[in-house]
Amino acid sequence: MKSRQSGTAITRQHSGKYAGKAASTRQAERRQKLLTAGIKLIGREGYASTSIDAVCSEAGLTKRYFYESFTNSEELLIESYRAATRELMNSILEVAAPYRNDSRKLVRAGLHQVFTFVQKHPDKARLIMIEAMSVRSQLGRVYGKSYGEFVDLLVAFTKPFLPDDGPGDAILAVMARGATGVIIHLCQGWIATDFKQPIEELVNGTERIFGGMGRELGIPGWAD
Amino acid sequence: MKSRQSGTAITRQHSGKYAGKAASTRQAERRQKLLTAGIKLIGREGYASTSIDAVCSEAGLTKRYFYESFTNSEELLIESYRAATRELMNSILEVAAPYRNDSRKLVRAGLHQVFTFVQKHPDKARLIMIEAMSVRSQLGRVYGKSYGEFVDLLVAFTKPFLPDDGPGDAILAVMARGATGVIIHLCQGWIATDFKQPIEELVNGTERIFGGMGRELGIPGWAD
DNA sequence: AGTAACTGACACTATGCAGTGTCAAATGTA
DNA sequence: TACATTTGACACTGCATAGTGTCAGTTACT
Repeated sequence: MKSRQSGTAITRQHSGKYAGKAASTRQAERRQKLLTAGIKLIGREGYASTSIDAVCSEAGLTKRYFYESFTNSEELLIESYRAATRELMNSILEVAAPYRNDSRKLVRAGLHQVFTFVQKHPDKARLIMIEAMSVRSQLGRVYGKSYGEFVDLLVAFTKPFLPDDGPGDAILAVMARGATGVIIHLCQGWIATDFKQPIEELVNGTERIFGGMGRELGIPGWAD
Repeated sequence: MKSRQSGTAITRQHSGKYAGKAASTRQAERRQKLLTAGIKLIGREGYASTSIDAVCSEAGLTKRYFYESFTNSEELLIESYRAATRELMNSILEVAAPYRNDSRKLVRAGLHQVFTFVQKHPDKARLIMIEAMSVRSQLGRVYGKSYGEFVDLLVAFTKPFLPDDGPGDAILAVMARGATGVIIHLCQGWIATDFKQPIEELVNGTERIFGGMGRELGIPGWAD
């Protein structure tokens, strides 16, 4: 009935700009706001008790814009997880960079940074280390994949230092995963007890565990 | 209006027995059924997606009896967790008993039993190692308490074997928690990948990590 | 000024679930 | 047989939330 197009060609009367910004820019800004809100709320209250309405409210937007960027709350969870993980990883790489050729210092700097990050960004840490593990669904695969790659990297990095009679790849991978477990588990406990324990104790304890693994594997510089 | 008590004293016409069993017995049986169903469903589908109706259906009972034994679903979760944990602990103690005076064999037997249990009872394992960690709420305190006691025990058990120049209690506690993290984390990954990895590889890898810790601490029998 | 795209507030529908209530049939006791 | 208790099936209410729709007001372009 209501023909919006007259006989002539469609006359463009609006370029898409708004508030001085292109449509795509505004869209990206909204997405980022939602992501930030998602990380904060999911990390603070948990995924299960974070509603889409709450995220929108926190972001200062309405549901309409949520569904513009995500199809459902699970997708927000996955993207929030990705963003937080990337941030943690980058911060580790940054502090570790100066110690490329001193593996002991490298490990210590890396460990210290993990705990520092967790203390500084508890919401992100909870999201990475707690919520991600629990939620079934799509995230399980995302998590498993990025995690597997990380372990492979760790093994590849360690392997050149091993003596010939070292353990096989399978055992090595188990040890790498175990090492990751140490860190994640300690962070979980630390978060749960409101960071009461001094960070140095955590770093020292973890370092000794890693030191033991280095010894056990006969890595030069770690043996006695 | 409707006076059920006549002028005389209330006449007892029913003892409470039913199906040949006392009321308390039947009640306990129902509770057990619900607990079993809860462990199965929470472990399989996750706490968030397990409804009370589903638990009742699985148990072959109706909601009425759910609220007879538990005030809400969280209480079922806590009790399910308690029951599953107790079972795991007992099974470990059982297989470890013969090796009281050979700590290396004891550790190996214990580790082997943990992984065996996980493989044999994936639902219980998921409940203990995944759901319990993720669910906020009351369970957090229950978990934290029983867990803290376990770590204290581990430290107390290890301490007599340490040389005088060993680390302080705080560091030791961190290491004990880290060791627990190794196991839990490896189990989580194993469950998530459907037990593809051979159990022996897991045991061997974990054993080497523990071996490294023993060395690092200078425990006799673990050093080289 | 007039038109089109954009924005925000909010109404609306549908769904799933917790927790409570009702009732008739089954089981036991006197 | 008469009556009390126990049981199971299910109806009912209330609430939170996902996802969609409406509409008036705002901003930009011609």
